[in-house]
Amino acid sequence: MNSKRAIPTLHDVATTAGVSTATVSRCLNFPDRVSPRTKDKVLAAIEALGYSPNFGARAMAARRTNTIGAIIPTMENAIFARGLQAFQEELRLHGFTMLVASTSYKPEIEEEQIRSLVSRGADALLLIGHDRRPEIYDFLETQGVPALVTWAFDAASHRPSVGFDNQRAMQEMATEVIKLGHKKLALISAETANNDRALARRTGIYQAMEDAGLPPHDLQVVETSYGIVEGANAFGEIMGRGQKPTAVFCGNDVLAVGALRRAREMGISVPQDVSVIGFDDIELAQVAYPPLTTIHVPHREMGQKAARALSRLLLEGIPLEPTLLKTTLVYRNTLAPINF
Amino acid sequence: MNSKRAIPTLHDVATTAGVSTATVSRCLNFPDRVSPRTKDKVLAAIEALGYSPNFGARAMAARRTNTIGAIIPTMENAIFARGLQAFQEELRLHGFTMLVASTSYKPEIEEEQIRSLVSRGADALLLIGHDRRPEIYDFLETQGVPALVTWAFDAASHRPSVGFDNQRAMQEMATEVIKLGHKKLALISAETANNDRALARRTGIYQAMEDAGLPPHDLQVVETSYGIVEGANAFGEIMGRGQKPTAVFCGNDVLAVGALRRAREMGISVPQDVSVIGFDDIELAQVAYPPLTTIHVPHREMGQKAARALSRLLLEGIPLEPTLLKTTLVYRNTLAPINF
DNA sequence: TTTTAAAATGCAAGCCTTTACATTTCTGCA
DNA sequence: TGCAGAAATGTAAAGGCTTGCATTTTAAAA
Repeated sequence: MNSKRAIPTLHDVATTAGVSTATVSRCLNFPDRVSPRTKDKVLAAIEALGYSPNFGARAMAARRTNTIGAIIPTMENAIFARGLQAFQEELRLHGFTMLVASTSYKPEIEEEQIRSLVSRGADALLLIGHDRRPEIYDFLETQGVPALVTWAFDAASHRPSVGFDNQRAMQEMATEVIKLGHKKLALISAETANNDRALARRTGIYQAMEDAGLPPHDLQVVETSYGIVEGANAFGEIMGRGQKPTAVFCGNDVLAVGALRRAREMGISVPQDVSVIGFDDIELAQVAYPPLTTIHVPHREMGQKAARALSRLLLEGIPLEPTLLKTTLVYRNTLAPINF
Repeated sequence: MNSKRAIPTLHDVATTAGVSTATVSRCLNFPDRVSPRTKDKVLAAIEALGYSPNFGARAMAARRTNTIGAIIPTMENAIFARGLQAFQEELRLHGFTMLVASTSYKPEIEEEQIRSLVSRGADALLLIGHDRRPEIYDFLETQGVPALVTWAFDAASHRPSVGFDNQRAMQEMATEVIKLGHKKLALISAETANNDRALARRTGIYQAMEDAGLPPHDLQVVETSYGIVEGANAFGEIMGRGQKPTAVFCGNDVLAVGALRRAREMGISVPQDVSVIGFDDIELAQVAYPPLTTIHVPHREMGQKAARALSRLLLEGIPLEPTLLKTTLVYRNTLAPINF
């Protein structure tokens, strides 16, 4: 049977082309070090045999893979898509390939994915947020795999990161919201348990409240997992309680869109009856109705800078440097001053 | 330096545990074939050393990777996310890992990704749609990598697929739309050049028109790449022309949401002034305002069945079988009968 | 106990590529 | 034409793991 024919190897190509395996290898990796005539022969043989290099063997012999792993919480919504896209594009410019894995926001799965990507020979890793067991960082060190944290920035941490200040971003927004007269607030947050970003965002609101002299219990907090439906339910819960807030912060745009939807279903107008504020400024925020007031995160810039930092480290040995990016407040149509 | 210490290998583990490498290997791959006492020693050694198996070496020695590659057009929006998520979950149940790659709808990039995944040792591949050069199928055959096509179903093709009938789905919807009195139609389509699904969807509309005695030129077609902004622009273009349609079909929900947005900006009410119809029924469709009338595709079922088929093939040698899934029409608020 | 089969373990070959080093072939110049 | 040095090519080892087969240990049966 045709299908029983063995898969062609470098050796087969060499034999067919009448050269040594070393030459074929060089032909693939350093085309300039090979005479044009030889190159033609080799390429012809490769074509004829349908040869494809064995990545595993290659990785083992070369002791690197030109692959960088990215581990994100989820691919289900667009939150990480844009940044990752930019990351990948930039990586490609430097000759690296990206491998993605997702964790569903579960630390165990993240660990598993980290091991898996390391196992697969990732030359470096991109991780979201700082929060994880120290053993993991130890493991990465043992394995000699550098990791860059993104989507967060913590001046206190000695781990390098390319990100933004989640707390400050939220604090700025909260300060503005309070200035507009809002005193009763709510937050639909992601679970803060293993999520330093969610925690920082919440802290940002508390900080703004404190600065404005508002007592902390004027902020109702509901934690939920990310998702439109989850956002809707959380919003319903908040608005069904006794003390109704006039402004609802959301841990991200996806939750906010869910909130908007439920508001519509409940006959609550936004922003007349209640203001809704998102976080991230993904495409969804513009499409939402009404268009969502949110905090813009420079996703593309973040991905690009992360990729650049990692390439430089791997290619030129330039150490990773902490990089702080700026977020901006985007006013669209879901935030209004309070009516007296 | 700590970081200079060599990465631990199977051999190191064996030495530390005082057994042979074969035993360590078995400990990892067939825990049952090893005595409990030995297993404990080995696991302790692994833990102590921070050992992680080298995937490349493993793949080379075992001649399989338990990895299945999935190549999708884009990760930027949710179109493929749901199906892929289900695919991955099901795969995991059978002990396989998924590797994703995206192509930006470019055939060259798709080829590159196919080669890359094959190179990386994917035991099988999941591909979207049938349309690609025969050389690629030849290559896959040479390499002994089975491929399953999804998101499309073509009874005429001898390539196995798990998907739905794009043409028939769109035709059903178009028939309904025409029944509601719509005669002047438009379609915002993806580029049909390398996209059999987009082509089939368009054909479906033409077919419905023909059945209803409508001339083909009553359908205005605009091709564009997928994206909210692109959808908005296409809609603007269509509504800016002389002959305004009363119903606008969209190649997918993302384009439809873009259309909805532009309609709002142009002061055109949906569905009073014009009906808008999506395709896919992703979460976005429910969140859109007004909620989008669209065609529901059983994404999760598709992903799950594809995974199951591939696992069965790889694990038990059961050949892939063509599987046709059903789509359904979802009536929400963007389709209305024509006003006389 | 001894015997025998089963279970556990070890040995060593083989998987495919890269690369340091050795060797051969060119090239240009005296 | 001969030679030095550069360019091209070849040789062979190494890289980490799995697995068929051989050997040892263990458990069960006699």
